[in-house]
Amino acid sequence: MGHNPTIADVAERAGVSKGTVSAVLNDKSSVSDATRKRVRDVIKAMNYRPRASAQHLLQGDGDRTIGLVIKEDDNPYYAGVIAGVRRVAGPRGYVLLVASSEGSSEAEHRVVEAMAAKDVSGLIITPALGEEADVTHLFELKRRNIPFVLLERIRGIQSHIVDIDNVLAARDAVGHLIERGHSHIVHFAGPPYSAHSQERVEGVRRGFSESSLVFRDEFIVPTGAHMEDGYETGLAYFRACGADRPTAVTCYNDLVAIGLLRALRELGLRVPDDVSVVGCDDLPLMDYLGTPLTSVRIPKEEMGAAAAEILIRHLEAEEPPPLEKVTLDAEVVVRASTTDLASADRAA
Amino acid sequence: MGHNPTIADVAERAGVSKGTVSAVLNDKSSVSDATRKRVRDVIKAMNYRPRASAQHLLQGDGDRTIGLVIKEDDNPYYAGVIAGVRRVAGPRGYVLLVASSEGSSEAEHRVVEAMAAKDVSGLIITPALGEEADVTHLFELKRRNIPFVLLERIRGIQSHIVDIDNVLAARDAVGHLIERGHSHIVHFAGPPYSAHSQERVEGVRRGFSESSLVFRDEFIVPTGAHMEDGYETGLAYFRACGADRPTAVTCYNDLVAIGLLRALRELGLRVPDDVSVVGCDDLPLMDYLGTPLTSVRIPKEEMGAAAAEILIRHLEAEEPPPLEKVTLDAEVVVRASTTDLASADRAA
DNA sequence: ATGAAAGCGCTAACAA
DNA sequence: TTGTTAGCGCTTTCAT
Repeated sequence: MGHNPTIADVAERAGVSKGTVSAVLNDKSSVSDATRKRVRDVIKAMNYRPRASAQHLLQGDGDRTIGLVIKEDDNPYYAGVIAGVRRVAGPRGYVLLVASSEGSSEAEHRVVEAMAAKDVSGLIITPALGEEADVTHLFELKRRNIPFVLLERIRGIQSHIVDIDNVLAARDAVGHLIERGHSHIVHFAGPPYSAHSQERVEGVRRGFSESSLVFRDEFIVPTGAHMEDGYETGLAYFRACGADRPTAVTCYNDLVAIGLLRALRELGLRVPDDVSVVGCDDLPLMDYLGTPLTSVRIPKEEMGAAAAEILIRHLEAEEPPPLEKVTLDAEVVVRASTTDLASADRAA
Repeated sequence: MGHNPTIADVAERAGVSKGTVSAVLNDKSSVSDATRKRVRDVIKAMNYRPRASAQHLLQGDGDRTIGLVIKEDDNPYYAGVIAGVRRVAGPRGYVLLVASSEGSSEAEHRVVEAMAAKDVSGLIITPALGEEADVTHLFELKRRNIPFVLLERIRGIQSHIVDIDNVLAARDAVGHLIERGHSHIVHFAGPPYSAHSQERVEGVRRGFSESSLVFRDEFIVPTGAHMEDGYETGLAYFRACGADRPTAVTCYNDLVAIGLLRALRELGLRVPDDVSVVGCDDLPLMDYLGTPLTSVRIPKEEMGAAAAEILIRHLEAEEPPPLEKVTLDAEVVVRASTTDLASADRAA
């Protein structure tokens, strides 16, 4: 048969009424053992499964759910954000559902639609930057009056936003290096699907322009967001650059930095003696590495928490509250992977 | 007012019929601009939001969703499992929704209920071991005929299962050490909410019993599943043990091992010279550490993929297929964190 | 362009 | 114990 069996199909086949089947389904005591068994058998035989969406339509209120859309399952960065969301959403009785777009705008579209179809109360989204800037699903959410908070600024869409100042973050990273006497600095840039990535590149530019150093396009090395990316790009780059080797690298994120660290190690270059490395995100892991990594601290938990606060406030408001824009600050956390070139010279 | 506004409320307030409101909602062209505007205004004013569950009840078929319940958001182990699930579920048109129980049986209950209420097609669950062995939600799933696959064996419940042989895994880890001449080995054990944890302890026992060494209860050191746990326990343990220091530690998982590594580093103990360390899971990260970590490879992706295969097969079968039990193998991956005691002696 | 009515799959209230 | 009826919030004919 074509479609899935309904309660009516079961009722008919079992020779009882829909009401009786429903009673069986809900374990009511008012059904005779004989009927119950018969109905159960039919249910099993037909592989019948009640549609939760039709059951009572109970969800209307009893069901608080927040959908969170991230971009990479394997980046501990999101674990931080998730923890923040959970910290505020949990106590308020919201269940958290997470889905990843893996950086694909199209996948994001599907995932958001699915969550909307599932009737989540609201969404928190880290939007992927599509070539085609496909944000139709976001407009769809607005049309359907499903509240959402964005975790990255995206043009052409009005919404709640919680973001950090990536330009400043990257500028500070570069600034930190320049202060310590570095003049040959390159940036291992993130993936194109990330607004953060682009903003951080801009921040690097800014860092240069605020110093006496002159920026050159080659300082930006396209890399990615994963350890592998940092590793492979690192290997290739430092093999190729020969004598004209940079004294420092700022990375799109910590994962890339970890990859780069490995590449440098394998190439026999020492960190920070030969090359200083600074990451971004400040993952908990950073303190655990052999040479703890200097990184720009992104307030991941705070971001998640703030987003959840705003979303829930919106959800529970009688009328739609005004749009909120929150920008959190990043800050360089100095560890062992960056050295002061001046004092190093002095020492030598 | 008490309950959420319905389409009828909107219709009434706007002085039109439900049908018209519905038309506006769905952007039909058959509505006059004037009416449309009026309806839209009322919708906004009432903060009305259509219930997706009632809209067409369309989900019935068009909506393929797999819910995955994990136990720790911040453990890259699950990233592997997720990748495996996604690899097979994605191409088949299933959207993946992930939720974490954070090791709490009660939270797992809530999360599973929520997913069931959302009408996910099926579930893959890493069950938390509750004190009270609360598996009522799993029975609930069976009653409602919602297929699921377990990623950890759990007693008292019949279901599809994909698991690994943890006893063997831990035994091999210990065996590896014993082969290399270690005789004082301890195990940093995992959290009580994990069956894997208990099985691995059992495996350690087994490793001893298969050698000439005699096992003692103190060899099992309760630790946890996170880096912090490994770090703190490591610090405390190695500070306390004085001269009677173990030459090797097997860890519940890689995260714990990473924490332990840090502790040893801070205590001035060298790995593997002073202490050999072996982890478990074989996270991608292991290759990136300063001293790459010997670990027991758990086939994470394969587990996820196998679970997804079984689940989807069940979902798409006309009648319920027989229960499947898959057990995958683990295998020690030797890296730099374990040394051969015999040859070390020789060298000395 | 709009309204009235039927129907989606289910539960609940009431008879029988 | 069971069947019948109404109704949940929405969409979709079909008149008008």
